[in-house]
This record gives sequence, C-alpha cells and structure tokens, in this order.
Amino acid sequence: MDKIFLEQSKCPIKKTLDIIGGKWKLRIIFQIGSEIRRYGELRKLMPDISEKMLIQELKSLVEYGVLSKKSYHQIPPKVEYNLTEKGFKLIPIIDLMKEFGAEN
Amino acid sequence: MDKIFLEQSKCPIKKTLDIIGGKWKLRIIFQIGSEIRRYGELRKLMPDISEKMLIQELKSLVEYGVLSKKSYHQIPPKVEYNLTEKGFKLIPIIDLMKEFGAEN
DNA sequence: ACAAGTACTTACCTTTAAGTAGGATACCTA
DNA sequence: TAGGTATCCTACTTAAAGGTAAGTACTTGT
Repeated sequence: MDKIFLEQSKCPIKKTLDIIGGKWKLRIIFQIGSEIRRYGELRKLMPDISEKMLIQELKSLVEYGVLSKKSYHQIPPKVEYNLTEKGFKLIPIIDLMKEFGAEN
Repeated sequence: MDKIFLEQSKCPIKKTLDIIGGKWKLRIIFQIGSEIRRYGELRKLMPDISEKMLIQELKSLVEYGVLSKKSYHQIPPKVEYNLTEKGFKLIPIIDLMKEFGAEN
C-alpha cells in the first residue's frame, strides 16, 4: 500500500483483515496449526466459543482458502480441518501477535 | 498461549486484538510509521475514515500506549502523534499482513 | 457578518459481529 | 421411548463497531 491516497478497496492490510478479522479466526487458525483437527476437538480446545461462531468462522476460513475441510460420508458425521498452504502463511503473523500480547 | 484449555482472558492473541482490532487501527499505525504526524495529515492520508473514527482510534491507541500524543498550547490547535517503542513492535506484524494481503 | 485554519465532542442512527436457544440429520444401544 | 455420537442450521436477540451531522473553541482575514 502506498501511503499516498490509496483507496481502501486496494489496501492489502484491509484485504488481510477481511480474511482474518473478528474475534475468533486467528485463534481458530492457531489451534489448528500444523495438525488435522476435528470439529469436536476444536470445541474442546476453545470452550469459550459458541457452536454457531465456530462453525461460521470455520466455514468462512474454508471459503477464503485458508482452511481445507475434509468430510467423511458416515454417521456420526466426521469432518476434518487443516491449514492450506495459504493458511500457513498466516502463522508468522499469529506468532508475532502472540509474542506482542505476551509482552505488552 | 498453551493450546490446552487456556482461558480466553489469558490469551495473548486476544490481548493483541484488544489493542489493534477493528477496521482502522492497523492502518493508522501504518500511516504514521516512523514519522511524526498531525491529525490533519492523517485525514489527508486516509480520506476514507470519518473524523469521529480517526479521533476515537487515535485516542484508544494513545491509551494503550501504542501512540504518543503531543499537544501544543496554541490556536489553531496543534497535535502530533508518533509511535511509541511499544507501537514500533507492531510494525513487523503490519508488514507481514501487508505482504499476505498483496499476495492473496 | 462570514470564512479559514486546526482538532475535537456529542447525539443519534446504521451496520456488523457475536451470542442464545431451539432445532436438524442418521444410526446405535439400553 | 430415551440417550448417545458428531456436526451443523435457523430465527431471533444482544452487543459492539462504525458512520452521519451538527456542534465547540479561538484567532485572523475579508
């Protein structure tokens, strides 16, 4: 982003915030990390998030290509989530934010 | 943050988001960068932000110790903002986000 | 009088994000 | 029947964030 009159529609920071903004997304990404996680696992790791929000945010992250979702055709349902290559690019951001939050 | 049952009140990512979350803060920090900026300067650099939001977010960032505000006792009013040492620690985060947004 | 400069405040409204509660699917077991 | 498994949806409500418009202060110039 050039600091001179760049329209907000072209701002890469805005673009990133569109993808990962909000209360829960970065924490979801962090909890998945390099693992393959199931829905119920995430629920246990993040007891404070509502079902509705977890599902909503997982879905959004899948749509943005940050997460990959693998569904198994079975009952009870089985779904697995993992970071895509694109998702992994967010890890350094998360690490820096974790560090900043721990120190400040 | 340990990935096991850490209360959200202790989550460093949450703590960082408390400080810099929202639509405008990171972009304000970016526009100030290593400079000393006046209110009116920021308005020109960020024509899309409302006066109310700019002032509100500047104030918040000052309260969180990310920005330093210097007021001159004069008319017309003159106020300058610059990043604190703490604020500078956010620059690598912003850079990474800029990069991510530009590529994705 | 009005306009310009600079930086802010306030009341109210609109939009967005998050939360609550109830419900759904299909199969199995007691 | 009830309860369990696992994942998800929907309607509605609440909370939070962002926006709009009008106003403030003081000085100087037209």
